[in-house]
Amino acid sequence: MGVKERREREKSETRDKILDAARELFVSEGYEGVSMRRVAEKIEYSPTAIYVHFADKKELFLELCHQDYARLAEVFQSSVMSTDPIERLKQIGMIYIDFGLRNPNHYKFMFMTSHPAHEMDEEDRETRGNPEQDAYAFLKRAVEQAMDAGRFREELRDAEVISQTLWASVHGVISLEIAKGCDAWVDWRPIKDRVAVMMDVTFRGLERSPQEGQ
Amino acid sequence: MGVKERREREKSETRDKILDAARELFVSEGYEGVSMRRVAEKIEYSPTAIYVHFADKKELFLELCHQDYARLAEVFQSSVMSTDPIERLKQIGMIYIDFGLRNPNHYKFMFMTSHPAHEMDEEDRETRGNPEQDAYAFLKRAVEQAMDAGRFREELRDAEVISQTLWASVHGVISLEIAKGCDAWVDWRPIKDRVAVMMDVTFRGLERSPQEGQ
DNA sequence: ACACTAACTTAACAACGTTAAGTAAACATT
DNA sequence: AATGTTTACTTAACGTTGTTAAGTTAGTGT
Repeated sequence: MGVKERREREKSETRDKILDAARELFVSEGYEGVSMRRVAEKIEYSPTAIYVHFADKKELFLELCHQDYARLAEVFQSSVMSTDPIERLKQIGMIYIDFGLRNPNHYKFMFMTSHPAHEMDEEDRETRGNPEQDAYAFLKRAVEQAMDAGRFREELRDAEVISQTLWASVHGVISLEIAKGCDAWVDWRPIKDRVAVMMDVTFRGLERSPQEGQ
Repeated sequence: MGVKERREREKSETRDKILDAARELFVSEGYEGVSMRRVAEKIEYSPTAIYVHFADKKELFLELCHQDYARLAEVFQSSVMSTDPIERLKQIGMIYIDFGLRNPNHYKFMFMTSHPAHEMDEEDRETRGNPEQDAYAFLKRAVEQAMDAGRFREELRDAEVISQTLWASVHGVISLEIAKGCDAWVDWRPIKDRVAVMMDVTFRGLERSPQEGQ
């Protein structure tokens, strides 16, 4: 038949146009700053045309962030080169920080806002836990490798809680910077310094000290 | 004269009524969930009456958070009892975490959202840096005490960057919990555990180890 | 030739933050 | 005592928002 396929392709093309327009606005204006009407205007469609492709505003921007989340995992995959497991974790941390500081609006929407009642579809179930598509899973695997290599203190036996602590460390620095970095109330040290100290402190707190045998 | 004073008192009474109504709604619905009209309805005034007392929605809720920020400093002041500087810091951390988890909507608005262009008025300038009213200043003073007592590693010489790192640690755990704690994507460990590990890791990373002389 | 599907438009709804204009009562001034 | 001024508040309205209901219109299947 082929005609059905063409129609589907055409539909997903306008879907992509919507996503691209939304992304561009979103990057500079953030979620609250972008209206459905402006997205529509940008691609010269009527505002309601978007609702053919996405249930509502949230779903549209959630799709955007879903893409970024997968891209982050890809960057992990392709950039984390070191064979030393602790070095790998540090690289993951730095890439994550770089992502957050470069894409503050995406970061805000992805990790600083709740999106309740987003039940998982089939695609999600495939993605989840897969280190190639799921950035958290990538982190967790690296934590497990470091743990297997006996690099963490003995008491720290749960890869999940270590991953979540590492995540919280970098997230703490980034999200404070994004939300309050321009606030003159606090005499902020340069973000680079805060990142460096946080990384140093966290890994010192996690790692088995050299003299302890494994 | 006295009449001027009475009028001022009356005005600040309705101002407080507005603040109380706003607080109650805000606690359960969050910033985006509360409208000026609902606040007005609650105190049986017209929506525009609020604008006599506050410039806009943001200023109203900023005032609310300003109150909470001062209250947090008071709780620090009255509850942090330990004489050991590291213990004091740990207590500060726990109180802060408790505050965030108990008041997620206030926490979101205070520390997970930007409020740009809020220039400081006279009252702000009094408050800032005063440990009795400024929670960050309280933290920083405790950090300085621990530093003076030689409790941190030698390399860590800047009280500001240590304060900011400590803040980021607890903020990381709390804000991830608030934003993503209900997200089934991650197999979250109990928040109590995550807090405990974060505190443990951070202080281990910061403290001078016992055998090192001061 | 005719019915159907589905992507898209037009028009409209209710709710939002906010402003302009008016009211009415308390106060100050002559 | 009469007049003007201040001020806390109301009514009405504006422009914008996300979203829905009701068309329209073109291409497809029969």
